[in-house]
Amino acid sequence: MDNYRHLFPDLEDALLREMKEKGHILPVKAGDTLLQSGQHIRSTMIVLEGLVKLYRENDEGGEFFMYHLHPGDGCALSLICDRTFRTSAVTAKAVTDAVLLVVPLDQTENWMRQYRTWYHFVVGTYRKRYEELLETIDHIAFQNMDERLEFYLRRHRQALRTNVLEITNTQIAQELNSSREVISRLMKKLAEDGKVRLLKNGIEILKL
Amino acid sequence: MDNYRHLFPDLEDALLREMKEKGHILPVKAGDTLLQSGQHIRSTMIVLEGLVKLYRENDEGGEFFMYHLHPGDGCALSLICDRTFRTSAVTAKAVTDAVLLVVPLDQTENWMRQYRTWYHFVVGTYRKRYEELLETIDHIAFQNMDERLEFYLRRHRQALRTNVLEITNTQIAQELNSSREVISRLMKKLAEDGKVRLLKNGIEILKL
DNA sequence: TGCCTGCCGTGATAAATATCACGGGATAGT
DNA sequence: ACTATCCCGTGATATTTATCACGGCAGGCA
Repeated sequence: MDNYRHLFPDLEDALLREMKEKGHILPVKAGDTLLQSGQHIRSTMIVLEGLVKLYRENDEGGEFFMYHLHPGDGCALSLICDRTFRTSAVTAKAVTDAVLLVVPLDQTENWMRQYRTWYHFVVGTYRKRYEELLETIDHIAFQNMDERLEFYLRRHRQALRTNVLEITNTQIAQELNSSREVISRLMKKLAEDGKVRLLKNGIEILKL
Repeated sequence: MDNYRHLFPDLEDALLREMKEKGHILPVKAGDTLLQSGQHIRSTMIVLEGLVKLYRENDEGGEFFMYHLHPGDGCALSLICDRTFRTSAVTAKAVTDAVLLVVPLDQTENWMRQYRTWYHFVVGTYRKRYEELLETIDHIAFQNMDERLEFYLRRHRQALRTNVLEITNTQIAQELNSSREVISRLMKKLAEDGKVRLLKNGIEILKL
């Protein structure tokens, strides 16, 4: 846990010791599914290393990217979701190999009363996720596919800290709940505008 | 405050007494704007009577309905939003005349550590709003206008507890970020299917 | 009465997106 | 070398939604 001190600059030392003591550390592989709503969840999860994505699924295999969790981010979902979800689901999946800190929920409830900094951490987590959902809503509600695609690319460049995304049009289409052909055509236009360059197995972002 | 005891069956008596003491009661008129993100918010707000709607706005006057707050509901937003919002905004507006309980934020922070039931109330509030946002996302991401319209009508019937909605197509179009003509045609189809009846100045919901 | 104003309905058309159908690489396995 | 698989690009077409243009109806008001 000590190696991760820098991820939580605002948390008290005593709390960090407890996190080390009461939580357990869980390494996961890229592609692993970490949680799915509809399950009953008894522990919360904080990302220590790697990148995790959250997305929404519906019955017909439709998919919809919501947001990423970075090291230091807690999962609002694991506090939030319970049996209420039915036909559709939220899924968390590791994008890269990752390391998680897993803490039982009754533990975190104690911290809430004991440590003011934990309270701020939780409220901050909720706020951030709520904002990201709002931003997502903005984009699907108000914007066309081309703008949404650009936003998607920017977001992913930021999350992965690289200008070269090794990702297929098919995947992008899934996460935006569109179709491969549409993405293909829009991507071509982005390339013509000099905003991206299409590589053999990926996309280089030039200026967005 | 005592008249509102039944709205908060899970809260401790001591907490309720404090709410009465520290909060103040604010009656508002139908149509009043209660908060707008982008403002700095120093107090939270709980609905005691009436109906409040939250919606998203963008620069070009676009609007997008998010969810309703009913008596007993707290406003997650007032805990969440701060200066970060720029170009777009979330607005809370009273649908009917309403009564609010307004509490300074530093007060609620104390309650969080002092009263376990307050903690549950807050977490529950977040969970509910988060779920409603997810549901909203589902609808815009996966469904066509006709289904979204039906959902809109169902939601409003529930919120207003009446089968007769006195609302114009123009308003609905705004809240769904569509256009009057589209709603008009879809509504005609709903009427043909016997799902609604079109009244002089409103809509009667028959079976949805 | 005549004139606004706001809402509605509807046809015609345009724009955005989805879907279908096809062929063409590249890669891995046999 | 042959085949299967996966991804890509692209034309043709369908569907969904938005936009434009028009006229009608009702209420308020000079």
